[in-house]
Amino acid sequence: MKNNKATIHDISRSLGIDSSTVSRALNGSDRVKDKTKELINKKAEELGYRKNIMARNLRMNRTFTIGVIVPRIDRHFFAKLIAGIEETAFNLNYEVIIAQSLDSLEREKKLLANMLNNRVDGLLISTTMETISYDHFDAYKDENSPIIFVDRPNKIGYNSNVIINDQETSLNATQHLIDNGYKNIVHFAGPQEVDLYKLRLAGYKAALEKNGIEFNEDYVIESRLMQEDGEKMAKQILELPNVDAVFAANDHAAIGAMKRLKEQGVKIPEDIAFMGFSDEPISEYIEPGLSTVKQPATLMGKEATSLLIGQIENKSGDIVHTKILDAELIVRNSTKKITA
Amino acid sequence: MKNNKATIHDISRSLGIDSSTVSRALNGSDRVKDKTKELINKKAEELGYRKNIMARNLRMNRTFTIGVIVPRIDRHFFAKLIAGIEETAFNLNYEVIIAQSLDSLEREKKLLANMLNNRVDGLLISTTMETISYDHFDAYKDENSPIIFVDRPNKIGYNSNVIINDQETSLNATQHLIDNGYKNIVHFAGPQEVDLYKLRLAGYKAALEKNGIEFNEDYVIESRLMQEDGEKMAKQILELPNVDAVFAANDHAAIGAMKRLKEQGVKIPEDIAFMGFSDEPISEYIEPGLSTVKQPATLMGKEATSLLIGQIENKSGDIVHTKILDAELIVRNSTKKITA
DNA sequence: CTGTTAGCGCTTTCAC
DNA sequence: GTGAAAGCGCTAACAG
Repeated sequence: MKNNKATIHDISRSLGIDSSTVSRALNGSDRVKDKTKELINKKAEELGYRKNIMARNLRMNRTFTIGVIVPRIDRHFFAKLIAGIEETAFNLNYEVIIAQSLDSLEREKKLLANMLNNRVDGLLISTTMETISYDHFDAYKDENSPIIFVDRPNKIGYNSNVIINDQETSLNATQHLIDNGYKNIVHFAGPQEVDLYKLRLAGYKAALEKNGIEFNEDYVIESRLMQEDGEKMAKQILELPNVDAVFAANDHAAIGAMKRLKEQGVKIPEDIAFMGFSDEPISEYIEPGLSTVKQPATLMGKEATSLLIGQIENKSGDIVHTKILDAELIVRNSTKKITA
Repeated sequence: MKNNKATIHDISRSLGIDSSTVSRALNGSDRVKDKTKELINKKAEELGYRKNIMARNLRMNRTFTIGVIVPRIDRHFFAKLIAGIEETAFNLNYEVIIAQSLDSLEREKKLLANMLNNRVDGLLISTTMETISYDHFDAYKDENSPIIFVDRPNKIGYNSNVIINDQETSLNATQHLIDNGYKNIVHFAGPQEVDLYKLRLAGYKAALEKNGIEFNEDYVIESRLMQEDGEKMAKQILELPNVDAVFAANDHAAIGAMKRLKEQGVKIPEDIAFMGFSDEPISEYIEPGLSTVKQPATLMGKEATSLLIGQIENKSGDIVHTKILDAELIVRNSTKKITA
């Protein structure tokens, strides 16, 4: 049991060199003679010295740690996102501490306070769907700790966003259906309080307009994006006349709807073409007829992280910056693979 | 810009109460008069005081943080595992810092050093498949920081393991095939350097023996668990006479094999029954004929975390402890759902 | 119940 | 190129 208590002072003492010099040497300062450095490094190794990060943190008032808050770690999109975050953070020598809000606003607030307490150098967050107001982020204005909203953007003034181009992507996806001869396209919409679902609806509308197809309000079915919602939606579709395609803003409900339709003997995709935003890999398998719009989750994580660390490390100037990435349109039963 | 610099000394000064008392009050010590506490708490709020965790960490020589190292965060099993870890850690007021080894031993070593440097109070790790020797964990012997191996157990003396009962589970799974009339069962084995795959093979053998079925070496096909391996395996199966079922130690190769077999016009599951360990949800969809053995990933995360924090918080006595959880046998095309 | 005192291990002026 | 000295903000004996 070495107890691993070697400090710079132990090195200092056993070498007769002041601890400040030891500190400098260990940090690679060029204000220390190479010979001395060598000596110090050797002794450090010999004593099994390991820098006490806690002391450094306190002294430097930084943690070299970024915080990440997502609704659920085990949702595929977020797992991918976090994988990207970790990779970039690792490369830039940052640690990442993660937490999940479980889609609860109350918990999000608590986690936010935790992160502040833990003095993370910056924060990446994907807010819950319950998060409509942003008062709880106000505390951040008083910190000099940057914050970036990923996937779920917002417009409070002091933060950055990393998102995909929802509207254009939706337009392209809908256009793809139209190009393939579909005209009566139902849109499975998400909750319209959430910006991104508003944009996806807007993209859908824009595509119709562009192609001279009349917009029909009845063809927009809004839901809370649960698989269970899909059942209801399936029923609604079957009651609508002439529906030949569906464009879904999210795959959860779409999967539910497809299951249900299948049970009712409606053949997919022969009868109805599906196209949807999709993060879970299962949707690629459950129904080959579902073409998908895929968010580049890992890339988003990487981009967000390097943006964040950039902001951390040069804390001057204008912080606000929104990064918009392209989503990928993956078309089934075809070799086409279009980038929006 | 409040700059948020309030310390206990600010509270102390503006109240004429010593900072040690302030500290005690803020920590809810019962050695402070309620009246004083109230005063202090009010003032703290007023000043926007937030405890400086870095100072506490340095002073207490603890971080209330656990480290997690997994091969890949975005592999479904690990995402689930981490979700469980985070939940329990949150409940017990610990932070969790994560890192992924990307299945590289070299990187695992680096991460391990990082974690030590960051003075995590304990560590949860699922080692890479390359991790055959455990020398790099030796540094831990000198710490008083517990370490728990999850899913990938090992036998070094100073650590705990949280695993499933691989052998018994494999026995049950194979038994299920036998019960359904299958006799010529191929085993897709994992790399036999890895303990758990050895155990799964052993379980398979045990089931055969128990049922008086002769073990046939040719029926064991070992692979590195890549989907690409599946192709090769598919070919091998087709060359074997009389194969009527497959029991796979891991779904990656199994999925590859099934795809391949399908392409060759071999109907599944009509012709060959599949059963496999499976962590990815896609396997539930890609082929309904694949019955699966499912590891309780989230539960494993929870159990491992509370075990770890237990060890952290009462650092005396015997640390070593192995927790064995039950896996679930999920049988397709049937309502049966057996717990191993 | 409250105050005094010391110090965790590092970084960082400021001298020389 | 190196040393002296101070201090980050907290907790924890120890006293009283």
